[in-house]
Amino acid sequence: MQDLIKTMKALSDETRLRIIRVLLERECCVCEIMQALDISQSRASRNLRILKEAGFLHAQRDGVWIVYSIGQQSTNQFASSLAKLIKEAIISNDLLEQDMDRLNNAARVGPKALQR
Amino acid sequence: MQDLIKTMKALSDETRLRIIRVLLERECCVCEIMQALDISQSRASRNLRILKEAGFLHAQRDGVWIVYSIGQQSTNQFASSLAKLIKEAIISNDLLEQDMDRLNNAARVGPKALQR
DNA sequence: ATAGTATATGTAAGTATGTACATATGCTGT
DNA sequence: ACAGCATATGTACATACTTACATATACTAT
Repeated sequence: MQDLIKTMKALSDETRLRIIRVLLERECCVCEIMQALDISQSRASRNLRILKEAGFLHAQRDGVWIVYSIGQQSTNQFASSLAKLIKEAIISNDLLEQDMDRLNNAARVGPKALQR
Repeated sequence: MQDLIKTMKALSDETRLRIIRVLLERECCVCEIMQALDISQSRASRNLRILKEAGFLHAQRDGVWIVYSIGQQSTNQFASSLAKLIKEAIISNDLLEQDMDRLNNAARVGPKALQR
């Protein structure tokens, strides 16, 4: 019961739905999520954690970066069915379009380099 | 986007998941929900409202009572797909078993009569 | 080993959410 | 029309969420 609630809560937030939309496009490291959504590093990190603990995301280190992806192995059954539903239910809007634009210009450049 | 968030939030609460579980068993008026979950009248009413506004429930007057039901007409497409997923994802536990027991003993008796 | 960087997290503040109590609303049935 | 009851809602309060800022952690690459 509590697991189910945790799963639904994970999808009850705009920031996290935006992250899911972006990750449906392609896998990203934390700094790419920061750039795509134009949000702070701690905000990106915390929300990725929540989605991961709910079983939606998979995290894998690649050199200096930790790459998050969706819908691969390691996601639980319910979460993956839910992810499919969400994919169809998310209607594109201005905010999501902007996220996609910024995602296209995003690169694996960390917060340190970005602040210059 | 906001509609989607509202829908997910509606399912992010234990009381409301219990209500859904009960209504999957049979339709109920507010006072029967009160009895099944052993909760206050205002709590039952408010949570039913949230589920209804999210598109999960249908309300219909029957004499003095307002009967809530799930999965009939008037629920939106996404909500009904989601309701099916939830039905499979809800694992029975002590709390839900108690709800079912109380539901079996519940009758269409309003708060006024119950408090005696 | 160490310096440097990406990512995670402690803390505090603002905001939203859930509930109880009391009261209002609206329908029914006479 | 009115009395009575089921249901809805205003208000206040306690709890939980989300975020920014600052700092800690952990891994890499030399």
